[in-house]
Amino acid sequence: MKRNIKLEPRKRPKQARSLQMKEDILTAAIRVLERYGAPRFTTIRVAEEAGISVGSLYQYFPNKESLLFSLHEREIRKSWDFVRTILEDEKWSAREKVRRVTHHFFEVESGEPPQMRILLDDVQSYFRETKEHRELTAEVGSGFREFISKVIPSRKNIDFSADLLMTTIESIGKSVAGRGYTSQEIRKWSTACAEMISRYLRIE
Amino acid sequence: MKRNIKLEPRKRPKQARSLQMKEDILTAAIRVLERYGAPRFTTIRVAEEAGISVGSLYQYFPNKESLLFSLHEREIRKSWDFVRTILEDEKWSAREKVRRVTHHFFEVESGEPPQMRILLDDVQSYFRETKEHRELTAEVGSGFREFISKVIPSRKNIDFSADLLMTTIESIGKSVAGRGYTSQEIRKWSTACAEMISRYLRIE
Amino acid sequence: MKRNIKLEPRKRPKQARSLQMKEDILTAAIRVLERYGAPRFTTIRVAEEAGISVGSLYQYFPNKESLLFSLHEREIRKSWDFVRTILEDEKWSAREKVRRVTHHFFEVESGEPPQMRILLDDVQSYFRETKEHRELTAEVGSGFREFISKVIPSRKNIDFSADLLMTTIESIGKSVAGRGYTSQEIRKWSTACAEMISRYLRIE
Amino acid sequence: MKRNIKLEPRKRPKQARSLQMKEDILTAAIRVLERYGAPRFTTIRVAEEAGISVGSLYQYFPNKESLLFSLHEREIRKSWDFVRTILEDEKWSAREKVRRVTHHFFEVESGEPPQMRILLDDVQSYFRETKEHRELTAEVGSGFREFISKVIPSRKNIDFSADLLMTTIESIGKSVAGRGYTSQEIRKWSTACAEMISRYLRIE
DNA sequence: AATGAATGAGATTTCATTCAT
DNA sequence: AATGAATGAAATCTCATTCAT
Repeated sequence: MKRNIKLEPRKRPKQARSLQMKEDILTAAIRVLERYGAPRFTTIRVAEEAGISVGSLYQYFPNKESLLFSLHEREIRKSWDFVRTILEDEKWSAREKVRRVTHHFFEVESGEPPQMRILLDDVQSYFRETKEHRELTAEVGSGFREFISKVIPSRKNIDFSADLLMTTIESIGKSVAGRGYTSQEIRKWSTACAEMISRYLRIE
Repeated sequence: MKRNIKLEPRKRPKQARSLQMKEDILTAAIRVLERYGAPRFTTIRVAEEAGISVGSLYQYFPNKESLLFSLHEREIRKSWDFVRTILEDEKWSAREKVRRVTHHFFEVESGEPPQMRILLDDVQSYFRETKEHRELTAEVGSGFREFISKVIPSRKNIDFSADLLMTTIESIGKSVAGRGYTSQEIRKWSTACAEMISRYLRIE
Repeated sequence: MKRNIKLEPRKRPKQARSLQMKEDILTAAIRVLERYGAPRFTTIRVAEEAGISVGSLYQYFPNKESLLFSLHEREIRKSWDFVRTILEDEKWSAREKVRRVTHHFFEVESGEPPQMRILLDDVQSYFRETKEHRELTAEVGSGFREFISKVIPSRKNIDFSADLLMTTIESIGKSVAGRGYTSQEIRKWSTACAEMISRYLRIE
Repeated sequence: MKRNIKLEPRKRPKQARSLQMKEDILTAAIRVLERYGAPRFTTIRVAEEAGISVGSLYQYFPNKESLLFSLHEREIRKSWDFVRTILEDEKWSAREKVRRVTHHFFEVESGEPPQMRILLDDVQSYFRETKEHRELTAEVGSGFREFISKVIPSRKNIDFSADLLMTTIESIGKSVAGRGYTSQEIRKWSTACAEMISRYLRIE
């Protein structure tokens, strides 16, 4: 007789379980956002959607802002993980990399519930000055700087160029995302945007 | 001696006072936004800041949304009035016009409380479909299209080019505005941005 | 040559003008009630409807309650004036008088905006104890008592019988009024009601 | 030994507590009505009177109207439950039943705060069209119709007769209730009223 | 650890009444 | 006398957060 055979570790370490719970809550948060919109994005609704009680939610996120912060962070990290794999992939030319990164960005932004940006902007001010946010930004920034430093000859202005590249892609992407374009139109915009910034930075 | 001869139409004091009051309230609203931030932007605080009672505020703006709408409209109209004078001025080359418009935009955006965007995005949905808003947008758009159609040879893609020009300036401007740059840094960004879009659209 | 012959007094006494104004305001009040319903029955709206300013309205009625009181009083008096002419008319039998009074009541109640009763009930408590209200009630009551004392032989119970007659007609009338009946149905109810009370009081 | 066998359904304590809370709130609502009158019947006051916070009140009744609706429903149901037991009881003659029902009605109405009617009329429009209200009305109506069909010979006009019976009792009862009579006077009125309607409908 | 009822400050909006013009 | 802008208390309802169970 088989007993006590568990395919999963008998005791998932607490931290791992906690992380999984956090993930689940964040996923629920996004669904709430999509379904109810920013003004009705309440902690109780997120808890319900995640299938837990508000009290429990507050064990994982000490307040609403920390939930929003994590949401924001996760979105950035997800995007950045993708961007990094593209930038590091040797298979494509630099220009092709820019094109692909841009396209990805435009698509992700368009896919997100448009309410997301409002909500996240809403809390940006709170965490723009946190250590964690700076670290995240720094990581993304240094990735772009490394990329830039490899593909353009000029030694100077690397920081500015990287920043311009990121900013252009991200901000135009966000702006276009809110317009309800078809995916064909989105592609047109992302192509133009990638072309524009590549030419300006002489990325070949 | 001439008496009672008025070259100007007799200003109906009531209407004038009412308009002035509306202006004052909008100005107060911006101050509240700067001082308290979007989540604490409440009608009572705006009234206090304007030195009137809530009741009075509601005589000029029937609800919070209409206040936000007017705020938004005023900002756009102010910017657009300036942009138009630049685009129509024969004194400058096309490229110089782009440079100036871009610079103006970056400065205005930087001057505004960064919370503004959040708040305004919040109500955009309400007035994206109003006649007034469509008229305003159309006016701005056609101004840019006219400019573009004069300065680039290609007959096709005028609409897209004009849209790209506006979007690039506006969205990068907004993004940069939130960063607390010095006016020198802002100038560097606006110059780069103007250059980038001008080259791409072959505006000379 | 006839001159200065005026059918109206040259100078309407102030009191008369004031009374006319009061009438106009009350008429406006009823229109507001019909148009906006009880919860949006506001002093400003009544003033607007009467074509005067709120300030002026407050010169004729020192507060909202006094306006409602007058409204109530006028309605009662109007009804009572009609009822009296019927009760005093020698042309009909007692039973016919009851029938006519009842029918009139049911029709008037049905004709009134149904909101009226709510509003008026709302202030009844305020003026149930005023001298004026008691006088009015007494006048109506004594009219009915006089009628009753003529038509029923029994000397005792005149007060109670008169009260029962009035109450039955009025309260059933009000209840039926709120049901949206056709005028045919109303007639059926008023006939039954008149018959019922007449038989009970042995009014022939 | 039998264990865990329960003859009664396990009462879900939550639901029971919730129902009790609703009852408590309704009782508090009536007290507020008595003490403050209709125009000062506010959600906060009801919550205070019930010894809870506004927030809690809104967990049990999603808005003021639903509170009023429940108040109304409870009163009707309470009355109707009593009326039914009388109408169904074989112990009394039909005429005695009418007498008792009438008397009960007059007493209940007199016991209620007179403001109740105002408040409830105020929201009647909202729930006159709800399923629950129609069901309740239908139940009461069919009870009376059944009673009438048993006690009067004539096959026709049963619906109208039942309606007249109910309306007379209810509306005269309400009217008399507001007058601050002693219980002796109330009895006199209810007796007269019962007699009047019984004779008219030939209920023996 | 988990639950979710309870809290109550705070947001928007209305409206009777006043009073400077 | 007439006006109507201004007032601000008060009403309804929401929601982040706590804490007894």
